Amino acid sequence: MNTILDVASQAGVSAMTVSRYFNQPDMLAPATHRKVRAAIEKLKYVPNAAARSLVNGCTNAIALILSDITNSFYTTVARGVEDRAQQHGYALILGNSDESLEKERRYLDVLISRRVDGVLISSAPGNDHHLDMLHHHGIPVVLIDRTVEEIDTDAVWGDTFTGALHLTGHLVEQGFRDIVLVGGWPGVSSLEERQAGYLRAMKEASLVPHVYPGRTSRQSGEEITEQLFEKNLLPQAIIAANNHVAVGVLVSLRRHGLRVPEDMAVACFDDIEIAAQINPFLTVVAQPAYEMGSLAMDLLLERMQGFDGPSRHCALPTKMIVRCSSLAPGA
Amino acid sequence: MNTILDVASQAGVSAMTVSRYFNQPDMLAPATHRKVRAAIEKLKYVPNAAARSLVNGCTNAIALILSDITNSFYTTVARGVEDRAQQHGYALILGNSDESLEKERRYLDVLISRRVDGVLISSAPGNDHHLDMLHHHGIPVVLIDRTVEEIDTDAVWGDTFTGALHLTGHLVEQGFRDIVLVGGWPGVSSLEERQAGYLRAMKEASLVPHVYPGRTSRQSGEEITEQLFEKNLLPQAIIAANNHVAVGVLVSLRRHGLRVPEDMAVACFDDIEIAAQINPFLTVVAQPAYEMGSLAMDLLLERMQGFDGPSRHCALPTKMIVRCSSLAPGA
DNA sequence: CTGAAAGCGCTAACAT
DNA sequence: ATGTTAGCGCTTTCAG
Repeated sequence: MNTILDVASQAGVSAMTVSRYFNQPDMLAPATHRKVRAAIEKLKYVPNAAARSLVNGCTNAIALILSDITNSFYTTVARGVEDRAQQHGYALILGNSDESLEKERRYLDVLISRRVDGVLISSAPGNDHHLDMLHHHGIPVVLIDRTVEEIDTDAVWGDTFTGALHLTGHLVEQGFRDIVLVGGWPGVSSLEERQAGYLRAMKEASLVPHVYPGRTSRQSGEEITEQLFEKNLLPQAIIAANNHVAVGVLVSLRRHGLRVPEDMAVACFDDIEIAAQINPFLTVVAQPAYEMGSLAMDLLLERMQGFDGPSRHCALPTKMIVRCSSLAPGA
Repeated sequence: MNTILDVASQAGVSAMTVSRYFNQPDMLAPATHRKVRAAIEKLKYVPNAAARSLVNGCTNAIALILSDITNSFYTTVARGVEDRAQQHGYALILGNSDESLEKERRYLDVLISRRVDGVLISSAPGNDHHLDMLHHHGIPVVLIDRTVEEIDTDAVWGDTFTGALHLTGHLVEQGFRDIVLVGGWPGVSSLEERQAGYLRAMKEASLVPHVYPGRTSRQSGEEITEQLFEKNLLPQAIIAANNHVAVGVLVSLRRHGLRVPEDMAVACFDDIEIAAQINPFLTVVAQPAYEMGSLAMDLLLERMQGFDGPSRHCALPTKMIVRCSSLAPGA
């Protein structure tokens, strides 16, 4: 592997001149520039980023930690982040934490070791103060989708509280009275907000709320719905805490031969765009996932460029998309 | 930011002893071990990976370049890669190339500069010989999903040729005679294979094939289908080159009021699992995406560990999943 | 078992 | 406009 010295001697100049070719090209005499250029091409030289970051203290790398890239919501967030990162010359390191604080902590350790310039994270429930480590090492952080108790830093999330208000209101309008919330996990701020919005709306409609907490997985949605069947607690409408939970609910309902929305109304948070394109069926509160990613990256960029103001909190507006699954049987 | 020297002086030992604490802990006397440990914790010291890689020549980072993480097929591939990478202590750098050779080339440059230990790539159509750069710099590469002409290296892909044979055969069995292939992009090996399988099956059935090439996007599928309407070339069955194309086809058909499969049969390559769970509708040839990712990572790991044998080519079996969209009207 | 010296590849700061 | 020196934080090598 060629080094800057190889290029220097090949071009008959000093290492500094080669370094300047990359960093301050205007400083070189045209003839020198050409000589260096020729040497670089001949040797196919590419500067070593590790050596560079060792001296200038930044790595031009950022990291995105989320629970599971496989959830289309996070996929889109990731795309928003990556596009912006790429535009600004940052490499993106990706990590799936699977809602495990333990895994998340291990990742953060690696990221600190790599001295990434910034971190975007949708943190697992609970607060270990493991995020403090980033702060201690001077690595800026932007929270995505979820805030974390006691952690005051930049954050971007979807205003699902309002979304929950609208969604619950919509179901009430459709004439449903027994509306339940499935999934929703204590400690995850975004889910707690959905729950709060649901509770508020139910109260305002003078209806009795029922929350069945669980993980945000398809499996969890399925299990909870199965239990509703077992315990004979089937409501008129189910709000799923996220898209995957909704899928589990639908799978369970289908297994029992219930039709949606004829026999049961269903709606959820987070759109599943591709499914909606194939068949506009599921009513959802959609979040602007791509914008969430790119905005979070923008906030991070500002921090990495030295912005030192108070932390910023951006609640992005959500959008309720009414499709078939939530309509009143008679509609 | 504390360095190894800070820890050393804090612990009253030399830097080498601290280094050994991390790299050859058994070599330290128990008492020394404890002293170092205390110093590290007190200072919250985390070794600098850049400095380390500068001397030992490896970064413990690998990269995954694919066209668009937003396609659920690639998302799942990425998850397979990341899980395996994580298990082996490698950080994963992610890049979306959007089928642009230019963007891909820029990424590779960055990766070479970062001296990643290996690259997994689903390369854009065309061969710039830009992949040669990786080889020149001694960075092992594993191709995912697509092979590249003239590039002889490890590769993992889905056997969609056989998949196309089966899928076309299935449609023929259902009684369709006018079956067309929509999408499929010259230069993308995986799509060429699908086309080859389709052509072979049509020939064997003594049917006349029709291929309408295009990009592998929803938009492309939509446009091509619109043209079929305009030119009055509507067939009895449409095979879409991938999942996104299929979505475009379905959108277009719906716009024109055609029902699937009553008025038109549709099938495609690559499953859309979440949509299938909501409503098992679309007949597909599914590829083992997660395994593709983890297997590719395994091959890469072997290379990074020094394996120097001839290049390995793994064609993973695909699975046809017959759902409603491809059934004969009378069925 | 522990330490000192040298160097990985690059650039900031100071010459010339 | 270009070169020299020193050092970024760590580990390899060789001594002790």
